[in-house]
Amino acid sequence: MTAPDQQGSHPPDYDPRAFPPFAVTVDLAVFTLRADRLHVLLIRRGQTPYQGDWALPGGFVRPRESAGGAARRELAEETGLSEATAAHLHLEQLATYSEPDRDPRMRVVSVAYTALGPGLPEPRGGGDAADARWLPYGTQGPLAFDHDAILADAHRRIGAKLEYTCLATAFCPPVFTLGELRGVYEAVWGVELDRPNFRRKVLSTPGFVQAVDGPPKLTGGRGKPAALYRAGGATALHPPLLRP
Amino acid sequence: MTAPDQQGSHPPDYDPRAFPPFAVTVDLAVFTLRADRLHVLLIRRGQTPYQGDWALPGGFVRPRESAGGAARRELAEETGLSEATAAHLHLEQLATYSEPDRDPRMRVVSVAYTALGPGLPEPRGGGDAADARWLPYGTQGPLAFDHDAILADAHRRIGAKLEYTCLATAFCPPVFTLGELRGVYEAVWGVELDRPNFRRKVLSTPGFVQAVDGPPKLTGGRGKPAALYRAGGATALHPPLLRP
DNA sequence: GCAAAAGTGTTCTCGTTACACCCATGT
DNA sequence: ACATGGGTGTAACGAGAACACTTTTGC
Repeated sequence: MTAPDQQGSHPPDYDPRAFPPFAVTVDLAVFTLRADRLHVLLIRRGQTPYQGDWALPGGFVRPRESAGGAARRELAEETGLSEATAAHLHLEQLATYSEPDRDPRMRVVSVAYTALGPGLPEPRGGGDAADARWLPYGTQGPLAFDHDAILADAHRRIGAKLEYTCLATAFCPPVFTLGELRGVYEAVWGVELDRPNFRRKVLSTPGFVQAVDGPPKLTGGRGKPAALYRAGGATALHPPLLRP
Repeated sequence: MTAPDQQGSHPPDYDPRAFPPFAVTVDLAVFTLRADRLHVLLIRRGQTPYQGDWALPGGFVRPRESAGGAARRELAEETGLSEATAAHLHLEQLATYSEPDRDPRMRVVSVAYTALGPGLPEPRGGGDAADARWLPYGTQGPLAFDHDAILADAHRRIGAKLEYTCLATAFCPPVFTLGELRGVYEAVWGVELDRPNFRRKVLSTPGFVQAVDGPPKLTGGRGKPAALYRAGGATALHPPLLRP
């Protein structure tokens, strides 16, 4: 139940002091692809505890705001992206972290979110962070609080969802090539995929991608120009695209 | 970050009144199999709001307790099971629900958990609930608060995890037959599976189940006695066991 | 004997894999 | 010319689906 009635008896008019108060925050694991590598957005802490350490961006949930709303707001604030751009990023709830001593100052329960976007710009230190930067995933040292565990959970979740959902398109711009889409899988999974087979698999899954009608082509550097696609309407992959 | 430093400036010694206080609760979607049907544990509310309506069991997270700890404690209290029995139930975090008005009385953020167990006994109204009962999943009317959404999310999550994890064994007693295991899939998915193919699939997945050495056999009613198995060490299914 | 559930075998089909090969572009 | 990446073709393999059939129990 929600706000259960303690010990089965209390006055019908609720007393707000009868429950233990918590601070509720959101933490963001924001991923993007830069130069074919998976990057994470991290900020450097300006205050104790963990002063000078890297941490995930995040912030308090406001009194009249849902956790998801707070996550989207912080996403815009701390990445320095326009509200419009941040509104397009894929955002999904990861898990909630609530160990009593995860923050030495006070009791904080944090709802972690994962955000994905294509080639996001360098963050401008918009929020309270002393420094904000994209770091290649795996190169970051130990993070503040329990953020190492959160980040590892986020990466695991993304890798798993690539298998059985269309999540990969969230890493791509509105129009993309199959090579870019394959690059998402390769960067997140850290493996190489067979190009012809990947192509067939994607095209044979109804609704995964949708060919852009006017068949203009484009080059990623050199090589044959590639056909362009847009994300399809599907959300799940049946059958899944399993990791090698 | 965790407990971020608001607007980048405040005294180093933290003021606990500087953050908006929330109540944090856990809600439990507890599933079991009774007579080959999926059942959910529901309680009838004794107080307003939603007095007399069915709701998910749950309760407050205590000041020095993690959400997972609170979930396990409430599981034991509200199901009337012994602490030892409740400790064996599979418990995993589902998601966190935080819409500002989900509880009309106050601001409550609830971390929802899913619990699974084999043929659990009839609940004894151990906690604060006016009534607690197993209801066949799908037969319950509208629940209090946002519990319909939580329950639907829990069912969807379980159905999905059956595909690519060994979760089904959590619905079975320590030793079980392949017929019982198949019954889990059929009850949760609401479909019939081909017995021979199911058997081959399960036995060919290393670590899913483990034959009980002394080959005693047992009957589920009438029919040929079935071989017994125990849950294996594996946690993931590669390749997955996809829904028809 | 009959119903019911366990267990074995077989065939067909479809998806995946591992290649070889051609195409179009930049340097 | 050659390197690079896009795109097509194909044969072999393996997992899953569908279904027939035998075995062992209770009634």
